Amino acid sequence: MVTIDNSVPIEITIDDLRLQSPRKDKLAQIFRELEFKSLVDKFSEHAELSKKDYRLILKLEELRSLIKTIRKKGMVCLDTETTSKDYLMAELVGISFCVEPGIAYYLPLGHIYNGVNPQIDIGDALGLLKDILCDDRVEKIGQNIKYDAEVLARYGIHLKGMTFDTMVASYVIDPTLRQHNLDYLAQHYLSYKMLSYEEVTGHNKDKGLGAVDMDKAKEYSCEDAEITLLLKSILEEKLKTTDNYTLFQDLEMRLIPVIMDMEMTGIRIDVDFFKAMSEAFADELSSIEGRIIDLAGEEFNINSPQQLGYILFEKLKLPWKKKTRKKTGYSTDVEVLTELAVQHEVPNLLLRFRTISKLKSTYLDALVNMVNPLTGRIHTSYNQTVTATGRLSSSNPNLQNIPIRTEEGREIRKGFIADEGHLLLSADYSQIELRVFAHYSEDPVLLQAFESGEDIHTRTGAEVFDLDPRMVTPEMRRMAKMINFGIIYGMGPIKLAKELGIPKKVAQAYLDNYYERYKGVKDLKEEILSRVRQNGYVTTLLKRRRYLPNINSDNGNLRAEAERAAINTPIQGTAADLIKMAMINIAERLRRENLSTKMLLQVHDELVFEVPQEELNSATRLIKDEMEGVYPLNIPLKVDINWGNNWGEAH
DNA sequence: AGACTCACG
DNA sequence: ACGTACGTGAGTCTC
Repeated sequence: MVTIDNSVPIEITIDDLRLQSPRKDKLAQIFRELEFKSLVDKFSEHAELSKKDYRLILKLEELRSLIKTIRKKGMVCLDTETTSKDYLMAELVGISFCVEPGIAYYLPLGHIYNGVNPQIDIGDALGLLKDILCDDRVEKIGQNIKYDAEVLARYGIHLKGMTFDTMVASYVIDPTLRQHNLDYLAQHYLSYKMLSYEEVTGHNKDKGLGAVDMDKAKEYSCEDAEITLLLKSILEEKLKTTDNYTLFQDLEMRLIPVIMDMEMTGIRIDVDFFKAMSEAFADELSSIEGRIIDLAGEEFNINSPQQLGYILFEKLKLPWKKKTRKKTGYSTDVEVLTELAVQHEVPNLLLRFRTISKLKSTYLDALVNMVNPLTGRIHTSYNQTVTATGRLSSSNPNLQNIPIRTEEGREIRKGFIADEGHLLLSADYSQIELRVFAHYSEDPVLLQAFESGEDIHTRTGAEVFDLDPRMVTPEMRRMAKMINFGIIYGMGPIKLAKELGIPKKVAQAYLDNYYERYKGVKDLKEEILSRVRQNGYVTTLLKRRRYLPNINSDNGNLRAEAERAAINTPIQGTAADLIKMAMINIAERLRRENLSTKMLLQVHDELVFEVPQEELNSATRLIKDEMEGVYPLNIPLKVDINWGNNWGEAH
């Protein structure tokens, strides 16, 4: 039942709406959320927010007194206001502080408008604040505190004692919550609607908070700090009830400064190399384009899937294989084009065009534009609160999807270079997900294969095709590799048949063979599924949770999706737990042993370092030991290390 | 803003 | 009848 306003309740059952299954499930979910929300609205209390004793700090004396209060409390919730969301460009506009609900302080530092009150000089203010900000005995609480710490670091303030990030806490409690931003969390956990940025800045939106009257900015900023503090106590309790406090405190919070250093260090690229490669690609693209348009007999935009569909399937009358996902047109993806390439030259040229065009625009041109003028390096952002499984993600630019699978793509990695006197070192976990899988399954054949250092795909080939490992051909190994990954992802016989180009029945036989030989795998899958059906969530090695509300859905498709995610998440998520732990330990040891080696990148199962040449031996040993020994499992973890002058050579 | 395509683990 | 393997981010086109 859904009630709108306080008027007559309208009773609608979902079945009245005659919707298709997937939509029906989605709607059911929205209905559940609405009902839940109205309950929260009814019962939640937020009396403390009505006090709103927010004070401006304009005099040195006031700041000194605030600092005393903070030191006495040993804790402060803070929020910086800046001119940009990008920490590399952001300039400080002000900082708000809150040590107890109801009272907060706003320290304006960069407000510029006609008739502005005199503010404390930013150098003087930071000089005084350093005492508490750089002291880890004073706990710092914040929402996405990595950002504040990065901005402050650019002002020479190295924030210490970051113990509670509400965004990260929310993510640990439920990684698939819609959003983890402050507005959403305030609404979700406190039923409180925050002042919006637009409301505060009004028509000055583009000029930023610095152009806003500081009394108004105070209301906005202090509210952020206060709400964050209120959220902290709620989230702290939740972390304990979900048995996730250790994961939060000892892993995710300790990872923040590590990630921060990686982002701020950045990685050097060879701009001239990228520019030259881009020009070569531009030439090739225009030549391919000319030939395609010649063969098509008319001008059209090759980058438009719509126009391309018309040319291929209506003008040239090539047989179309499938429609696009939303059925808005013909699919022209790589799978379709590869099939068509045997009977016509245009699809063949298109494949080449697509590859080159992708590499040029997404990597070569984009990366050159993202070199920071001050550092001369590329600085990515690692997001710690995005993925459903516990992995990091990388953006602006994404450095976790730099090409490697094709020859031209691999070339791009040569443009990521080490600084003078340094080498790039790459350390990657070998087969980490399969090893984690072996660990959980305790399957004797899998355990033995990893214990003895056998090639795991060859071993699987030997099992599935019932041969001596020495008789497994490269083709068989390729198929076995596909099966191994397919198992982790929950692939069915239809997809396997398609991928391997074999009849469905044969694919089914391979899978049957697999489960027959690896008994532990079948048991593990069943155990995971029975647990998730009961609990509604799956967990990783470090107790990270992922809820799967569709696991008992009436809709078969949604249920199957949830089941595959349930199988995959403990594997992918445990691998993520392990590498995060290793990152913390490596950073700690590099510092303790006074090495200048810098961790630069994380690519899910790989870490990239910039190593002074003379540290190569000690760094290699340290990194390998920490990664392989991060957490004893039922199988050994193996790390491959390579180095060179660039990322291409380090692979 | 959504759709399509494609880069990675 | 149709789709059918997990997890991401970005460039481009289209509306």
